[in-house]
Amino acid sequence: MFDLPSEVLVSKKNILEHLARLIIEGRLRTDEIMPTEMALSSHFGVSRTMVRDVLKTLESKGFIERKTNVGTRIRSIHSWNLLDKEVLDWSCGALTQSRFLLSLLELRLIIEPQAAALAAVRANDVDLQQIRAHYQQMSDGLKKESDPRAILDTEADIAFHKAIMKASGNLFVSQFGGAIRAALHHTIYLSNKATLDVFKSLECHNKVLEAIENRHSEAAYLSMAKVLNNTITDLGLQTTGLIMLEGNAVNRIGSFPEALP
Amino acid sequence: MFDLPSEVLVSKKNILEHLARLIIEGRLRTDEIMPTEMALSSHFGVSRTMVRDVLKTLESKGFIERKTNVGTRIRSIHSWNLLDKEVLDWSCGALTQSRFLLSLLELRLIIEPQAAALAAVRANDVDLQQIRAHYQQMSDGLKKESDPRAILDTEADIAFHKAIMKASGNLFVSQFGGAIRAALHHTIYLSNKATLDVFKSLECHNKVLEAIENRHSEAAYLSMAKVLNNTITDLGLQTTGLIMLEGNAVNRIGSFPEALP
DNA sequence: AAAGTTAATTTGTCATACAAATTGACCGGA
DNA sequence: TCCGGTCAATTTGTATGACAAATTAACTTT
Repeated sequence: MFDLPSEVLVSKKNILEHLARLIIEGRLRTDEIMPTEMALSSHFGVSRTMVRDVLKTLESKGFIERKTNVGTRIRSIHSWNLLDKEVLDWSCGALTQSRFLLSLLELRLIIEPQAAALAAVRANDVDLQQIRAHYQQMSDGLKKESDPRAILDTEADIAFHKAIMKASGNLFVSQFGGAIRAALHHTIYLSNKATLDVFKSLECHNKVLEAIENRHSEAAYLSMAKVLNNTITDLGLQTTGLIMLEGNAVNRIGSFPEALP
Repeated sequence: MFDLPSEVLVSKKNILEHLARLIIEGRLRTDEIMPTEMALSSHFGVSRTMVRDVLKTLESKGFIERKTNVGTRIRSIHSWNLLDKEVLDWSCGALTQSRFLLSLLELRLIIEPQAAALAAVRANDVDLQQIRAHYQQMSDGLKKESDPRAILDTEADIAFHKAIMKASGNLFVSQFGGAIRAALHHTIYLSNKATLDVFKSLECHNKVLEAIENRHSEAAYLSMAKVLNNTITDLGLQTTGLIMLEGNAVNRIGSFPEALP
């Protein structure tokens, strides 16, 4: 069970990733006790120092808890640092399960429209310049391709959203860059099947940009919400329960699968 | 500069906290290079192993970056894991600076009303039971004290808010428990000067509870926003730029100090 | 049966040595 | 003068072996 796939070489990064996946995929279950450091050391053929280093990283991600003479115990998902960039990367398998991805998109729907609204009020000239530059990059990448099945420049897209969060002037809001990156990458990954209308998407991004430049925070809020809702519907998903400003309408109550364990 | 205060004993925890504070308080500035592991080791009189352990923790918090033959470089505040529980604890000094606290309260204002709205839709019986239990604990603690200057049971308050976030059924929303704890503790800390009306606060909490129990998500959203706005105004602060549902009104644009560096 | 004692196990810390990577100085030549 | 490469020094990264500290579990004594 702890064996590394034979094709990967034994290195710190690989061991870390391997153990992380075992936990994320549930092959190591909550409250289970992992082998001792010595056992892992000899199993992987590396020093105990390195094993401890890996375990310390897993600990910092909230995956495990260590106690003298007890061992390293797997912690429940509620303790995991889900917003950590690496954790999200390792969770890509789980992200294909729509409930996980939906939770992530829901978080974006909570944060980003507000971030856009704040940016409309607080962005300084440099912020505006950067947001526009990233939009331009998205737009340019799309014009070159005459292919109707063209796709948006993911990195530019991510940078656009991150720049807005930065322009919100709220230090804590900026912490979600990693979440956005993961969500977008897996949206792209899944959008092979989905029929993403990239030109509509680009137009929505443009509206966000203009709203922020015009210091119109409500419009910024609304258009950002539209951008995200487009993504959600394009993936065939549906969010319910959030209170969103839509004109004066409200996104109402609906059914939802019950919470994860 | 790296000297520990003479009264504290040399231990891993103390060294970690000491270095963290040096960074947070800006005594170690961005891009500055810290002493080598060897130097720190001999300075504190501990082994290099322990120093490396501490540095690894600081690295996981986003405080530093390590490179071979370059040393450990201090990273900018934008890389810090501000939502980490310990990071927030260490930042208590900075929290008294109102801009930092305001950012934190602003984040709560973004997340928690939506969490309450979601909880109204998705909470199961166990969730409801726990939320009510924590409210009860807050209420009981207040009844015993006939002192008009009574204060709310902080732990119960925190537990109440965390329970709601858990009931939101969104894994990512639950990640903000640490943020709430820090914000509340420092609100309490500052509220010696502020004139907190605890009975009004309790009543607002009650409205949140009832709204969730009655599955009324808009009411849950609005009353949670009220709870937080009370705190903000009690502290003599003011938020601007967020788009909040207030009946049908909107919290409009206003001035705000420009973003942190 | 209960309380205290001892032994075993596991993580935590220490000391030392060497490996790997990066920098910067030095040197040679066009 | 500038460019390129080589080499040495520095700093973090990994390995090894030993012991400390803490906690559990078994055992002994009352």
